[in-house]
Order: sequence, then C-alpha cells, then structure tokens
Amino acid sequence: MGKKSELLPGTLDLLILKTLSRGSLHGYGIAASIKRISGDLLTVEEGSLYPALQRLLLQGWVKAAWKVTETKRRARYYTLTREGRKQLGEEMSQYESMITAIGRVLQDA
Amino acid sequence: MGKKSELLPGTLDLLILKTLSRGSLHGYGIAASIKRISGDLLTVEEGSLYPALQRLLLQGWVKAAWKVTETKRRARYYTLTREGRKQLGEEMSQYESMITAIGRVLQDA
DNA sequence: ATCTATACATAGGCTTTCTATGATTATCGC
DNA sequence: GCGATAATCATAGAAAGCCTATGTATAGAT
Repeated sequence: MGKKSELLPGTLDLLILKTLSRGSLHGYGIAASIKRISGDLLTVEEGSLYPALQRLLLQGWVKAAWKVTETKRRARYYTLTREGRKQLGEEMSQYESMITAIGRVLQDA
Repeated sequence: MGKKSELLPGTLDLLILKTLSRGSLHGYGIAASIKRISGDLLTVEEGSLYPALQRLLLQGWVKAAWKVTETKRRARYYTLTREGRKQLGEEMSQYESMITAIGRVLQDA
C-alpha cells in the first residue's frame, strides 16, 4: 500500500541546515539530533541523509572535513558555509509562509 | 536549477480532502478555492490536481458525478465519502504532529 | 568471538509534482 | 458573427525527493 514518508517531503534540506546552524556535526549526528529534538517524531533515513548532504555540498551550502570522533571513529564533519546560512534564512521564511498558507486552508469554517 | 514546488509536497491530498469537506466541488473549483483561501500562496497545477483526484477516487475517499455548473458547463463534481472523511481526520492529525515536530527542530536555541 | 551501535555510501525503485500539450465550450467585446 | 478569454477535463513524460536494501568498516560490550 505504500508507507508514508517519515518526513514532510521538501523539508529535509531545511532541517539539516538548521541543525548545522547550531554547530558542526557528522552525518550520523545530524540524524540523531533531528530525531532527538523532534521527540522521535522525525526519522531521517541514511538513504535520504547522505544523498542530501551530497546535494548540499554541491551547492556550496555546507563543507565537510574528515575527523575523528570522541569515540575514536572516523567521521565527516559538516559545517554551514556563509552561503548556507543565507540559504537557511530563505528556506525558513519560505517554509513559514507555506505553513501559514496551508493553515488557512486547513482551518475550520 | 529547478524551481521550487508551488506546494509543500505531500500536502496536496490533505488540501483537497479538506476543501471538499466544506462541500462538493468540481476540480477547477477545488484549485480556485485553495488558491483563494490561501491568499494566492498555494497554486495547484492542473497536472497535479487531476492525477491526485484519480488517486483519491481509486482509494474511495471521494466519489464523482458529472453535472452542469451554474454557468452551463459540464463538470465533474467531487464529494467526500465517509471513508474520505475518516482519512481526512487521520491526515490532519499526522500533519499537525509533523508540523509540531518540525517546529521543534526549527526553533532557535 | 560475536553482537550492537556508530559511521559512510550507493543503487534502484516508487511516489508525487510539474511542464507541456490537447480538447471542448460558454461568454464577452467588437 | 467572430475571435479572445476563461472555464473545464485529461494525459504523457520528465524531474525531484525519499525510501528500501545493501555493502563496508570498526569500537566497545558481553
């Protein structure tokens, strides 16, 4: 029957950019952070996350560097670029106006 | 570069079901209603709308009947079924919990 | 030793939405 | 009457986005 997405489609980039705006993180950490902060309601699957990060890299909104985690594992840390910060602002305001518009349609009466 | 969608992807069915919950409408009218109520922020393209209506028909959430409009044109009027009303309720609460969860991630701090 | 959790990555598929196109007909301005 | 515009339905094909499944590797716990 086709399960529903774990996310609202179209919001993944925004969620990642916002998460990185709080500080650099590796991919696994981004997913964990989104899951935790959302109260377990949002799950970013690895098959969605890594391609998304590639897109963000390509567009220059994040940059990446290999490092070693506190737990001694190699991981790629992503950092928001200046462009990425700008993009985040734009996506935030677009998102908010979308949500407002949808809210109007969904409200009773 | 790929323009952004006119909608938040994944919300179209919900918008249509909600619109029909206010009364039967034909396709063109559904699109017009969503556009108007959203303050012109949401535009449902015909190439999105009609396939979506086919899906809703297939799933039994709406039914359709040909009629003549006030302006003497033939049009297919869609009506929410009982199942459709149930589905609307489910999608509403899913949507709201998604939005809440996303809001947590997007809020500062 | 084996299992679990951490960590990255890609391929293939499905669903949804968009663009483009096409057809029909009522109404309005000229 | 004629041409333009708006109303109305519909489909095909492409593009995008997310998921499932899979593969690799290693640190730490049992």
